[in-house]
Amino acid sequence: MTDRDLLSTVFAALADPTRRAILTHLAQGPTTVGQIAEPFAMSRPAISQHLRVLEAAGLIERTVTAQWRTCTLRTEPLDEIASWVDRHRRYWDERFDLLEDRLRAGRDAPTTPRPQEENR
Amino acid sequence: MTDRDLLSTVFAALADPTRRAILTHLAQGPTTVGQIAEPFAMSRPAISQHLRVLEAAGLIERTVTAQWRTCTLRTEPLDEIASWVDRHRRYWDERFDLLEDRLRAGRDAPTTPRPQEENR
DNA sequence: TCCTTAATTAAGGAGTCACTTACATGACCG
DNA sequence: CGGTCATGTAAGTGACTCCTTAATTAAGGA
Repeated sequence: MTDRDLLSTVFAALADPTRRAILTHLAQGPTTVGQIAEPFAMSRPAISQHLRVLEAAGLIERTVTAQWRTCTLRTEPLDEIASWVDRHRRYWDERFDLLEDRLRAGRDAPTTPRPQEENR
Repeated sequence: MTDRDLLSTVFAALADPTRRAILTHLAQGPTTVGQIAEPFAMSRPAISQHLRVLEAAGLIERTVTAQWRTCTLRTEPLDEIASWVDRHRRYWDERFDLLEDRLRAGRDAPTTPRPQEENR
């Protein structure tokens, strides 16, 4: 999918260990592409492409100073990720409380499938 | 990459809107594959494959009851995601405090690249 | 002006991903 | 036992990902 929603783009950007390592490095402060590339056994263009993915996801910002491109971490997308994840962890807890309530009320467990509601 | 680390696998699993929708649905309680598939304009095998990805990432668990496969949400991988994300949000805050300290101390901003340290 | 440094763009290849249709498995039900 | 329901497996396809090398842009210094 070339034209993805923001959340998918950010998750996909974070799904690569090289890109996560770049972000970890960047968390210590803005640096140039050369300094980012140094620890990796990978060509510069490869790093450039990773940076483009990170930029497209809004996870970094690039500013041009003479021939150097300074990359700076942006955390807003991480907030969105955290929000989605927390929301789903909470849903589960609520569900679990609900299940406990029902068990306490003596109804049968909702884990049993109700197949007749299918296929409509 | 066929043999990925856990974090990459989970992020990749979450990078698809269909799979996130499945998890959202599953947050309301365990259900069968048929019920999961119902809202999607997509073939059953496609859903099966998404479920396999989610299972490989540890985000769901499948139990067999007669001819029904009941899928249950597992939140442990979400905890790992949240941990990584929070760690990086915090790093940034610390970095920012550091930057402010330096600015207050009158040194020049560390945003300026130091290219001579490159290329060793 | 020429060379070096910093980085990007271009083009291509191997592998993976997200689907599809067709077929297989396996449980229940008349 | 045969049919149907719930799901999975197989095989194929187009698009995308991650990397490569080669060429390009663009700034600064001798």
